[in-house]
Amino acid sequence: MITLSEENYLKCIYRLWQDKGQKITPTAIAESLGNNPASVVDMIRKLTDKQLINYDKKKGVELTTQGQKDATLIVRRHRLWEVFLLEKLGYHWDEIHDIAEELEHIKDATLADRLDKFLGFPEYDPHGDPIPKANGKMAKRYSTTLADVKTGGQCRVVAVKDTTSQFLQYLQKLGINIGTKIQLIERISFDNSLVISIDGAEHKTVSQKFGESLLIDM
Amino acid sequence: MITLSEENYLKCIYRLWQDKGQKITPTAIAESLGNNPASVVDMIRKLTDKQLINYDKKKGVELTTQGQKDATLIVRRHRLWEVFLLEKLGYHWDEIHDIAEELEHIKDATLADRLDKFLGFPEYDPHGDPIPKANGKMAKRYSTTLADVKTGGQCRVVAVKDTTSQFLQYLQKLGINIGTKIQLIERISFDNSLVISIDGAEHKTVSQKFGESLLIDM
DNA sequence: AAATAAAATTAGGCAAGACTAATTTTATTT
DNA sequence: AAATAAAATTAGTCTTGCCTAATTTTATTT
Ligand SMILES: [Mn+2]
Ligand SMILES: [Mn+2]
Ligand SMILES: [Mn+2]
Ligand SMILES: [Mn+2]
Repeated sequence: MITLSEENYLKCIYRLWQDKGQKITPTAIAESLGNNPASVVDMIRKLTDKQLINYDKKKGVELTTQGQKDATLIVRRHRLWEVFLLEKLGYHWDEIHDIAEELEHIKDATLADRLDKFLGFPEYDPHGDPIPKANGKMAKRYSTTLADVKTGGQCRVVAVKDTTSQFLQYLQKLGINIGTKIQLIERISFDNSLVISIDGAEHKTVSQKFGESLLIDM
Repeated sequence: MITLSEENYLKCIYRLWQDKGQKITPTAIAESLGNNPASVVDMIRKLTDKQLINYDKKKGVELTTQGQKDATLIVRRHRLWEVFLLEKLGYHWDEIHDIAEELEHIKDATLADRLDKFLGFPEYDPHGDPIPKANGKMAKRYSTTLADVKTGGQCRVVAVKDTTSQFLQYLQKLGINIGTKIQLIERISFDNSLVISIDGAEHKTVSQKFGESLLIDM
């Protein structure tokens, strides 16, 4: 049996792996979860014993085939619950992440599949992240951010990389949603701030960090 | 903050209180949860410190006003989730209890109320137990069992007192659901077995324990 | 009332999952 | 290459929630 904490670590490792494709270190995991590196080292031992990860000083942490499967299923449950909370219960997109963070740990052989069917087999969650299918496959993940757009370029928001309520509420305030069209008017060379036009409206300036948190399709 | 274990104890105490109205002892709690009495004594201390229960050698365990409120909310969540699992996800009534046992611990200020609304404010859960309203009030709880019916009497199943899948699957096999009409043909004085007719069909014999597990309305 | 049985409690222990502080290893500068 | 900084690891501690075994208290028989 895999515990709640183990599941959270697994999901975290999975995300780091997808996000960066880089070496996954204890420090990176600790930072991402807000835990102490010493605790991470403990958990690395546990997950290694359970054959869900491999750890090598040189290569860092890697998911085993089983670890990948388990992680994918947790992500599937998380994103399906997010769709449920938004579409069926009427939550806003900045409220659902934390609740899904708990719901994702409910274990039942058929729950995810039933929920998937009930929701009409959605491809993406409310933040634009692809929902893994029962077989582990999933739709395209976008990786280009608003910060990658060249000056003058036009793009469409397809996902958010940051799901904190601070960021999502800021987007709300700016009138940005999945699907919103944005034009990059100017890049301020001093600090890479971005001057943008949202749905053709008047110009607004946002930070580089902001730009790197919005995934777009050109 | 109240932990998952504390919530389970609280709900257990609440059920014992409703079921019997009798003195609630550490042994009774231990039995009901399948835990050791020593563990129960530990938890009694914790819940007392948090002012959710009072414990007196003479009177046994009693819920404080806050304890009652908390317990009622947990029960509310449990029963609402059961309705969801059955009606929206298509589970059978013998599969939902264990999943709801986990879902009931998801904490969010508005979740229960949103779920309630989404489900159309159901009065009873799939086992015939009344669902506490947001204000703590709830519909009538039935207390007469099939074992209380007098010979020759006709009654209607309104709830099950036992929600184990063994019992529920047995009911399924016998064709008994909430709403099913049962006539008590004969009571075997040797062991209080009951000869019954289900929806007017041929006679079947069931045990006293069975009779005491079915709540009915005359 | 004594003897016995049952229930409650205490004492001590264990595993999970976190922490801090100290140490060791590895990487980066100078 | 040595010095320094950063990262990883170890050692030891804490809380929660459970356990077993021993003891004490309470209830039931004889
Ligand atoms: Mn989680
Ligand atoms: Mn999401
Ligand atoms: Mn529970
Ligand atoms: Mn129920």
